[in-house]
Amino acid sequence: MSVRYALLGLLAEAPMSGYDLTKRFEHSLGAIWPARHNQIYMELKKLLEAGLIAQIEYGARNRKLYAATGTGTAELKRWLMAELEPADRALRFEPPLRANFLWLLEADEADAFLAREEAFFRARRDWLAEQAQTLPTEDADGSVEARRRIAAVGLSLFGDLADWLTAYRRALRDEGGNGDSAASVATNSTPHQPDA
Amino acid sequence: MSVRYALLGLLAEAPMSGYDLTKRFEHSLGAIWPARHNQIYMELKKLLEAGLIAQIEYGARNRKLYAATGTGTAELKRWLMAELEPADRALRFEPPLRANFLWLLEADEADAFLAREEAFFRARRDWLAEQAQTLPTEDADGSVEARRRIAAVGLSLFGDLADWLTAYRRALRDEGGNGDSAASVATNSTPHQPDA
DNA sequence: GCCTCCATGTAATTGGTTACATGATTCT
DNA sequence: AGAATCATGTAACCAATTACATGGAGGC
Repeated sequence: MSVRYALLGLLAEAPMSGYDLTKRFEHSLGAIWPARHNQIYMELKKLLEAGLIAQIEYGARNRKLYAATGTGTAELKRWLMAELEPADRALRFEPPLRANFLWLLEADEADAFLAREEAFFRARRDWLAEQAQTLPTEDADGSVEARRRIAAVGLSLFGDLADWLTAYRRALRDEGGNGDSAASVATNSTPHQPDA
Repeated sequence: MSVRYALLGLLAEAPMSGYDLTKRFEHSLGAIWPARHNQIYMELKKLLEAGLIAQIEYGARNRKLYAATGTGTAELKRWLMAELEPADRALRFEPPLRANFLWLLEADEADAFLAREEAFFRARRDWLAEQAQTLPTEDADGSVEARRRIAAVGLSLFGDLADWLTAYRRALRDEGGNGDSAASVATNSTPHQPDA
């Protein structure tokens, strides 16, 4: 469902092809809501059938340009305002779920696992920061600004995750000697500084 | 998939019923990976058939107590260490996805939307903090500690989301008068302080 | 001629949600 | 006696992933 409306939103902003949309997901949106090319093409088909978007051009290499119709834009607005309480917003974060079961592993295995996860999310955060810096400064329609905001939230979420993993790791290390050390890592002890 | 392993992990910790597992999701795990009772019962059936868990008791009111088998625990370990690169960890965050299309709405509508979302996530964060405080101080098997860690990461992720929404809201307000204000909200200007 | 990137799709399967359905026990 | 909570499930549907599949255009 969300992918459907995400596509509609992007097409309300500017006409694009399935390929362009796929790239948009890869470079910014995907950080908070991933989608692959095949799902995108399938949803485009449905949106087209429902009259929420229209194909406005057929270019070289089979390229098909789509844009949101009036009905489509109206439907998107309706969705934004009326559909679902905030309580029902989809949220999924697998890394902490996995980390939750590390007590099953040997200390060194658990540490290696956490180190790997942490490095990845830290790198991902930096990648997003980079992406944001390479965005154009011109912003005719506000779409660049939107991407910047996605980058901003991605930055803080990935940063937090990485920090949490660091804290988890330290806690496991400190725990090593004694059997009980509950409550020692209830909070994130090295918060990342939001960039100044 | 993740739900399957989450259940296996909880049952490796201590024997529980489907009902107990459902409660665990409602009170802590659900913050990062939601699951409803029917999905839980379905996955339990599959785990049972696969020999990864076993029913160890049949109590009053049809209560069925399950525990992870040796094979189950081994499989969980394998999953933790071998399955999937960190890059493939499932991550989904719907709120920023919605916020991304606010430019379609009137200024007051957009503000109302953001205010509603922000209030919800702030409340959710506080609720998690409360939950964490009511956890027992005794922790025989480490499961309380695990719940505390989930609360910790939930706290920072929900806090960040709420802060991001605040920043978004302020940016839209500041923008009101002039047409362009790109780059003004690239970063989160009011980071929540991780509790001391 | 070969590789890479552009560009689009289908089919089968799994994961997850919504709606429906029911019975036992405890509390008031 | 009625309500709340405990407790477990099925069926239908929708969302998402994985695997499979193809062709055009431009650069080397």
